[in-house]
Amino acid sequence: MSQNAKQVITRFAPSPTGFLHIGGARTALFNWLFARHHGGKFMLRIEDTDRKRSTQEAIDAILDGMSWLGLDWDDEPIFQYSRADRHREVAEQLLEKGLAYRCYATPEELTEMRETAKAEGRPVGYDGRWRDRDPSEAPEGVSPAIRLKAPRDGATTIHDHVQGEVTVQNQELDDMILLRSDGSPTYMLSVVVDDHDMGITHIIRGDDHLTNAFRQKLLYQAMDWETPIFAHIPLIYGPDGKKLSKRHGALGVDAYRDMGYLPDALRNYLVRLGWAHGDDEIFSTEQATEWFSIEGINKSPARFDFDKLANLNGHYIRNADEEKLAQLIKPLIDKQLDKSLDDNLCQRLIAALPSLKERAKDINELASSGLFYFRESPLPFEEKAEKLLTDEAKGYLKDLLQRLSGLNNWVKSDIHDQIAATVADNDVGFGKVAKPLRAALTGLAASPGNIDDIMVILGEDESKKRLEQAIS
RNA sequence: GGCCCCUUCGUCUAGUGGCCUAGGACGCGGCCCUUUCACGGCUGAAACACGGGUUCGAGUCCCGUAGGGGUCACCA
Repeated sequence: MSQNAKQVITRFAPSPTGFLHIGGARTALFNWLFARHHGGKFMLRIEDTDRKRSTQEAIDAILDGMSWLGLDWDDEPIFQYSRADRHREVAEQLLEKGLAYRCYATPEELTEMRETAKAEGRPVGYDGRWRDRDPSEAPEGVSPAIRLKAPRDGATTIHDHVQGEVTVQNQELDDMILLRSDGSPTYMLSVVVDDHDMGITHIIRGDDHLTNAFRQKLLYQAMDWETPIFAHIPLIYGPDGKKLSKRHGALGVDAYRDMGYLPDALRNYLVRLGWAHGDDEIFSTEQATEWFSIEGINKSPARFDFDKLANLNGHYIRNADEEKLAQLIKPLIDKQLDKSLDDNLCQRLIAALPSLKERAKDINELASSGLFYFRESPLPFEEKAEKLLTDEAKGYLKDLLQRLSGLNNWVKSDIHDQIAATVADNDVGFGKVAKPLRAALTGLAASPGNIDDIMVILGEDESKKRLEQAIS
């Protein structure tokens, strides 16, 4: 456990400017796992201070995405914008303590400053021109921004639990803005104040925030607040090693749901991306919670691999409960067939699922693969299947149909015996009968399931009906 | 460009100075199972970026080089 007895509190702090993308989902997952591992709290903070880009739809999408992944948060979500007054209050305190100052530099001045600094190869930050000026020099009618008076020499080091000890010279850090000239707090200020007020003990976030951490640490120090533990995790890259693009999977988790991935599979995949527990590949959320540690997170970035996700998904589908799967795919089947499966067909679906789920890599595939069970005859035939129904084959099927009508019980063993008898009496290989039989029953040359199982699932009437139609 | 970070099979990774003839998983090849398609089992090819050190001994420690990434806003 940790050094002190303090309860672990983590947070996930998305900006509601879009869906919950896959990288954010992993960050949330790590925070969630860490909190649950320590029996602590996992909080949600919506960083909606960018009023123009924040939308209610995005908030809903993020909440939905997290719920779908099974990431439950403690307490009510905190909306950052609603805390602006408190942020301003902290800025004022800093001003009073002499640790912040008013800056009257104009935007034009600042860009010019950056350009010359860049041209001269110096750090491009703010040069501190209002840092020590007397307030009486303030120009008329210009409302100032408030900047932190950051230390100019020395160095700041972060003891990051993923990145290790990282040090940066303070001269690389400029006096960041706390309050804009319109009085609105900046992200840098809001984050620190909120994390402190929420009692966050561990900040686990993408390593694109690493450089922010130095500035934020300066703020914690200025306020004399305890700095939380940082853990900056590497971002996920695309299969080409470049930043994850939409084409490569930088999609919302809802897109993964629509692609037919199970939340368990995605969760399992996401944890293993950049984190490992020995050779374990497939594990439950309970195990992940038990095993998870920040120290186990790799420093190097990981690429997103759809093949591995698909493999994992196949595993979770095979192990999923049939009732649950049926619920997921019924709407998909209804849509594709443009009808609603009745009770009878729903029963058929449940019966078919054990063999269907052995083969599918995703939910959409699962639904499509079983479509033939529910189509109205006459079945649409694919070309390969059509070709299997030669006159010779039809003869075997006619023979089989006759034998089948003598059956008292429509059970697998008896059906199998009749197929075997047909094969034997006609003195042909098994495939000579089985292949056209499959084609007749499914309209396909290849389909999931043993042929006798398919007949049992289809039922006596439907099986015979399809056979008769194929023969004629 | 400045600063910071990263670098083990194609990909995700195990590995914390001798257990490494570098292990597992996905993907790929072969074989087996088989009533198609899958599942499954067995098996094969496949990596310590490069160059210097340190050490009796380096994938593991240090330095450099190369490549990759992040970040440098009155955005978050």
